[in-house]
Amino acid sequence: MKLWKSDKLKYFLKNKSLPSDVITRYKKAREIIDSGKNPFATKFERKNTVIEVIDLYNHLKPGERDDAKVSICGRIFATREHGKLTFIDIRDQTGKMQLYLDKKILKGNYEFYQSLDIGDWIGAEGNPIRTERGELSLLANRINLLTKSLRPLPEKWHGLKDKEIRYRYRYIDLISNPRVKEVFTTRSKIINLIRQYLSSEGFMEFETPMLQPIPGGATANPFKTHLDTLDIDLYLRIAPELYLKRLIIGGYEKVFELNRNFRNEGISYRHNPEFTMLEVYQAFVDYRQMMKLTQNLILHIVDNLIKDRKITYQENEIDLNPPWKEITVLESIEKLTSVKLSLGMSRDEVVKIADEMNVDYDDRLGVGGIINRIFEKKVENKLLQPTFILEYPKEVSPLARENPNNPNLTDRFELFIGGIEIANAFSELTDPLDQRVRFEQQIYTGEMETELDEDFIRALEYGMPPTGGLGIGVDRLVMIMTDSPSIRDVILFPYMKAKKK
RNA sequence: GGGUCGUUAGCUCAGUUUGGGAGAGCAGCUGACUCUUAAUCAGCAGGUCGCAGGUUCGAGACCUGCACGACCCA
Repeated sequence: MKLWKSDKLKYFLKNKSLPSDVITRYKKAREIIDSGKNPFATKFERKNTVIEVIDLYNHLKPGERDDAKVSICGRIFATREHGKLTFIDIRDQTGKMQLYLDKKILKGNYEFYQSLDIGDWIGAEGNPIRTERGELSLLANRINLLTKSLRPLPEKWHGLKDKEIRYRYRYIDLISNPRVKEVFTTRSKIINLIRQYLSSEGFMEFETPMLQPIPGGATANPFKTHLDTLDIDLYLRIAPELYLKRLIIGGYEKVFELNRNFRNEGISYRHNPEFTMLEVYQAFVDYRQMMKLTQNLILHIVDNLIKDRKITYQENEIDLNPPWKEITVLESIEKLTSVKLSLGMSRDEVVKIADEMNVDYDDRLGVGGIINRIFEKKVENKLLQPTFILEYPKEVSPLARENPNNPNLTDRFELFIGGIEIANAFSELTDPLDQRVRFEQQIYTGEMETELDEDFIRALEYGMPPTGGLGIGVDRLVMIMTDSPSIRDVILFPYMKAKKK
């Protein structure tokens, strides 16, 4: 506390051009120190959470008081002074409780307690009481200031609306907007339910490299970084896929990884540079089994979380009751745009149709790639009800096994809900020679900018059993489950440009 | 990358139409009040109007550029 009594405080307050409210609070803290108290306490022996007090004493009738001593902690978020009475609302993680301060009871301490600010953390001890107006409260006989808050919180009624402040200073958002806290609580539960379900199905979770010499397992621009001690470039992973497959080759039969991927690409309502991905691999099964797993996993989450398989996403009713629709890429295009395409068409024919439909495409793309673009642009966001899309062109599926009946297709599906891609899965390609050619193709077309991953091919040469693989975009799943319009609403600290001073 | 909109007190927002005095509510400070809960009442204080330039006798407002954000498009 010496610091607070030194000139440091004076200089700080003078040179920082702080809002007047902040200066007032710094001075208050200083006065508290001068009076021999510590505005930054080390701990408080809490006997009860707010919800416990409510559960135990909710039976009290208006005006009735219990002699039991309870103590709770929390942050002050409203105060109402009323002469020789003061009402203080505090909140802990479990709920809110009103403190009832009576000058007759608190005597000399009343003024100090009354001077506490919105935002302060306190511990309070007293008796449960229901006020005459009917609110279960704590009739305080002692209050400890735990941490002095030196900045004012957003307005109590309108809350914090400015999205920039909400995302940049998420802690204020969490304090100010209860709904935001609910969303992230739900997110945490979803993560937990995913692990719980996969674990109960016999899957094991592993961590594979985030720093990779050759980024693979997806088509995306990687972030580049550098390992100083060896003076070599490394990449942040764009997917864990190639490493998890090595685990299958190594003899694990059911594996998964739930963690961050990094893609150096656009930022939008469904893209953040770092995002959370679930990848699952199971030996001896094909993509059909992955479909069942996907559906069961999502229903496990829904049934344990929302307990209603009919949900609303952005004003659209979505029915998650199985069976979920199955339709091929080409069928879905025909159904939703009335344009009939086939992989047997010439590139010129497909190009002409894409141009007519106003769909842009990279010149390096072939028939399959352009058809996929048409699907992405014209179909995806219309797939509101849970829908498995099947029969993806081989050209856009470099890690998926070729369909035995049609060499232009792969045994792959994607799941869409609410118009957003949630899952992507396929029967994994196990043929090392085929995999080599596919990688070469990707490098040749410029789709993949790094070298061929010889080490992965070598692993395949040792033999990977037939395997089903699945990826789920966890942030997007959380968006659907929490009716959030943007990925920024389900990522606690979404990427924001640094503000220039 | 393009388009549209936004940035005014700690927070939520007026003020921009038609250029001239920077405002309200909440929060803060002072005072009154023994059942309030968006408490109430009286008073006070709080501003680099995002930043930089320009037009003008005069700019929060008009013009240009930039920063950050939101939404849409790519």
